[in-house]
Amino acid sequence: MTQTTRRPTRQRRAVAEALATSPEFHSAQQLHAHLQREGTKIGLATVYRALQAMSDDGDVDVVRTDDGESLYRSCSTGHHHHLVCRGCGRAVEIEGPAVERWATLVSEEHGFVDVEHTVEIFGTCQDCAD
Amino acid sequence: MTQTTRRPTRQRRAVAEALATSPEFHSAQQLHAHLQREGTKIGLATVYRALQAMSDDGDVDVVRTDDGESLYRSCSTGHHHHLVCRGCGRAVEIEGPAVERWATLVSEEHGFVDVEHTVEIFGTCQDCAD
DNA sequence: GGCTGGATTGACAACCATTATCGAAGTAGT
DNA sequence: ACTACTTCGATAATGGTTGTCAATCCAGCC
Repeated sequence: MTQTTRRPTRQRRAVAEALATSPEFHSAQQLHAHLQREGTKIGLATVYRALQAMSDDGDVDVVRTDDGESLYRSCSTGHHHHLVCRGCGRAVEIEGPAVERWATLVSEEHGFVDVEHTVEIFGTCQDCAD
Repeated sequence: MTQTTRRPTRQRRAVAEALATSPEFHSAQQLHAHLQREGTKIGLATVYRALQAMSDDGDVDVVRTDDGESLYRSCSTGHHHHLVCRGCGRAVEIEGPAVERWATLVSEEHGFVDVEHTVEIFGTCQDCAD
């Protein structure tokens, strides 16, 4: 991947901070709008670049909605999945060692290598259920 | 939803047949190109419409790639997941009762209702690994 | 301080899968 | 054949995302 030097610029810090202060998933466009509102001068392309860089480094989780939009969320390191509320976007990080084992096992059984898996659970949380 | 009458036209049958004769995931564009090559006169928009209708009826499975493309595949009825090859698109239908139970359990624990989950495993199959 | 080269930015255009539009054509039921 | 309605398809529009490239910033060095 030719890990070039990555400079912590004002813009990148702004994006990282915006993500860090919210437990919900947000789109790149939402983040961009939010930052502009806060007075941060930053271009849309830069937001995308920052998010992609963070995603490559494993610092954020990415989820794709049904309509093809990418949503980002700050991520405590380590492999995990999400239980996401359709209503408010709130997400709970979940783990399932058994699922991990199962995925690996099934893949091997069929001779697949270099496997990745995605597990996302979507639902409506208690607050949004009323 | 107003389920209107759905007419089995030449075009819709062509799409359904093209899907039925292949165990792989294909994009709408691939299907369109393939049908044209076969001599079937069909518009791109129609392919999309047909796929969407079949998807609504639960006759095909849909998977979204990392770059936001939708892939379609004929579907034996019932709930299941997929082990998909990144190289050739070949897919193996897999089941994991334990995963289903786990998903339900986790959702309930956090008070989520009306839950759905997606589990997809991507890898490289033996033939494509060389 | 001032130089210099590479990383970074941002305004804007390009991309591309998908969706909407709308007049034309097909199809069931009478 | 008539009619009412669905479906088709060429094309334009949509919209999130990525590419372009000149201007700008920054770190290290003189």
